[in-house]
Amino acid sequence: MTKIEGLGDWKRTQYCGEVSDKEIGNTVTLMGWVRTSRDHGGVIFIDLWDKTGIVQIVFSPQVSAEIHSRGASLKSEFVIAIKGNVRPRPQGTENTALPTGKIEVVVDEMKVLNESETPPFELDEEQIGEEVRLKYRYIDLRRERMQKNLLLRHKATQETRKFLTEKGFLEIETPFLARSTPEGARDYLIPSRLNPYSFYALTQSPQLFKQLLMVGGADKYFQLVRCFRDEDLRKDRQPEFTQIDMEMSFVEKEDIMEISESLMKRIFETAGHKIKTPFTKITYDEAISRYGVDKPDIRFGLELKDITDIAKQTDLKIFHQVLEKGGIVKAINVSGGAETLSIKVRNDLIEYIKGFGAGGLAWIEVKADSCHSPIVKYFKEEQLNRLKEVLGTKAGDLILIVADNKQITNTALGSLRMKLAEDLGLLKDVEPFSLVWVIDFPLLHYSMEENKLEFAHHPFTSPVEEDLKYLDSEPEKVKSKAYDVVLNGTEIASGSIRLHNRALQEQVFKTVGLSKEETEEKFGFLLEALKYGAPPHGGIAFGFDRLMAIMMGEDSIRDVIAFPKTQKGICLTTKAPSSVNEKQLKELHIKLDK
RNA sequence: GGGGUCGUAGUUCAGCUGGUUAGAACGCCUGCCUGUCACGCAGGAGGUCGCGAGUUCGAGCCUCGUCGACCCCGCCA
Repeated sequence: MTKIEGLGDWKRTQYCGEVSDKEIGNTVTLMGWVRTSRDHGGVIFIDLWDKTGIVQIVFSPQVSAEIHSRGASLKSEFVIAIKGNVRPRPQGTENTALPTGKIEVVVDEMKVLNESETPPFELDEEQIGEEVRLKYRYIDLRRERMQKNLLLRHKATQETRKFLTEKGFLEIETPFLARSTPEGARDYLIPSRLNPYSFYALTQSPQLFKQLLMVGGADKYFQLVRCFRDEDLRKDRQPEFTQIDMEMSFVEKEDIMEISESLMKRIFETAGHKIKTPFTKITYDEAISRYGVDKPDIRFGLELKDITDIAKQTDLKIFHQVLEKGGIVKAINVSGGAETLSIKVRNDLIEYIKGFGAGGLAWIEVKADSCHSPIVKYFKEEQLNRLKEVLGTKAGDLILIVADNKQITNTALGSLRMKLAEDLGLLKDVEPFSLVWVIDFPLLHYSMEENKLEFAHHPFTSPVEEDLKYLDSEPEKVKSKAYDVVLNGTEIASGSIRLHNRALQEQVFKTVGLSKEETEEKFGFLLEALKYGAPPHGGIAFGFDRLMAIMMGEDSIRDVIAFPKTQKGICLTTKAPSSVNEKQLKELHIKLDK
């Protein structure tokens, strides 16, 4: 049995990764974890690890037989403290791969502070299944990748606080336990013990509170804040996630954009990355038209082209069926695709596209002086020529065509575009980080399922003044003062100039069919606040986890969160959520329906 | 709510057309080794093939169900 000892009067003199040749000759006290040991029978080398790195410590029989044999008994991830002498490594045994590779520490005394079971996975192994990693997250966190991610995340949060403070922002906390509001995502509900049959909702975002702070004269607010949404999860969506939330008074959207760009610049600098500012701006309409999505990755081509006019003139029945229902036909041109995309791959793409509700995907191979495709016989020479012209094809290209209603066509082809970029390696030689503003969003959009108008952004977004005249007649034509930041095809921020005029806010509510009574019941407190000197204001919120993940080259936000949840919302480390006992339920007046 | 991929030793994986005793690497254990840093050498232990049914003379492999992880659609103002 290993004897476990207390620290006693031992004090750490420096971190493992900080021992350098400046300390040669000094006695140091180090503490950390046993990473790997190399036992040569005589001399024993151990890599001692802490968050700063690794230093080689040496157990030599020349010091004493006792310390040598105690060194031999150490196992992986034991926690130890050592006192020893720093000396240069013998000539020829330096390790240039290690920052501390010029020196080593000869152990004179050691305390074993704690033992460890053999870890369930190797800490220097890259490819470990996520399930095991999350179950033993505290061990996973000792690995270099997670250490790096957490450190960078820390630096980014600190830089954010520093930067916004310099700019005159106040960090103000807002409640998590809040009122459930009808719009938006599903709420996480918290029963109130003191108020039987009533529930709080965990905030989906501090949206309303930050607006109230503006009415309260805060002028410039920010918060690194947790948000909660009870929706299905993805690799970039966790039930609780972090936003950099900001709001400013007496500003227009250009002011928000400018401060956002500066903030992004500073954050990327913490990771040693330079980004281009100002960001490229693209309107919502243009994004949909050229990329099919409102979060375009503009680092590569493969742009969507509307070929509805050409399709109209062909004899292809499917096209005409789609057109009669008011649909559209769009296409992309895959350079060299006739060769690189086999028939089998094309069939896979068809399956992929069907996942978005599209009926199918047609293809046309472009040859030097002809076109090859099952549907080419329905095209006249002139139509094929126009098609080639619109898409800018050359011999060996492959045209991919989707015909469906506007939304499905754009979404399907836009997603296909991203998939092809990935599959064909189009993202290899592009700039690593491309930030884009998407602007001029519509204020409202029509929901087919709900059969009514809905808010495209959120209910407090200000319409563009010039479009107010359409609010009653053609509400879908009204543009809003909303803006998104898109990073490499992922939405990382969203914001808007808000409505601060009560009458206009009420008019907007009316447009989506909310009655005065309903709005009073649901948002009465905000409408009330707008009565009392609400300044013009606007803001933005950055999805901090997404930003961090992309900046660190991680595929999932789970890898930039210390304790993330699985796709079913389970914490594998703590086994939350769990059942609770009868007493707890009774206090909350809850009966389970099981 | 729906579609898909995966689940075999502690870990990462292989396991052919259903056929003898389920393999490899790393890790782990024992021994040897005084300059390694992916130390080396010799030996060894380690398996509910996620779980449950079914088909079959026989199932890691086929079928159905179920559980879990992941990816996607819907959803996420």
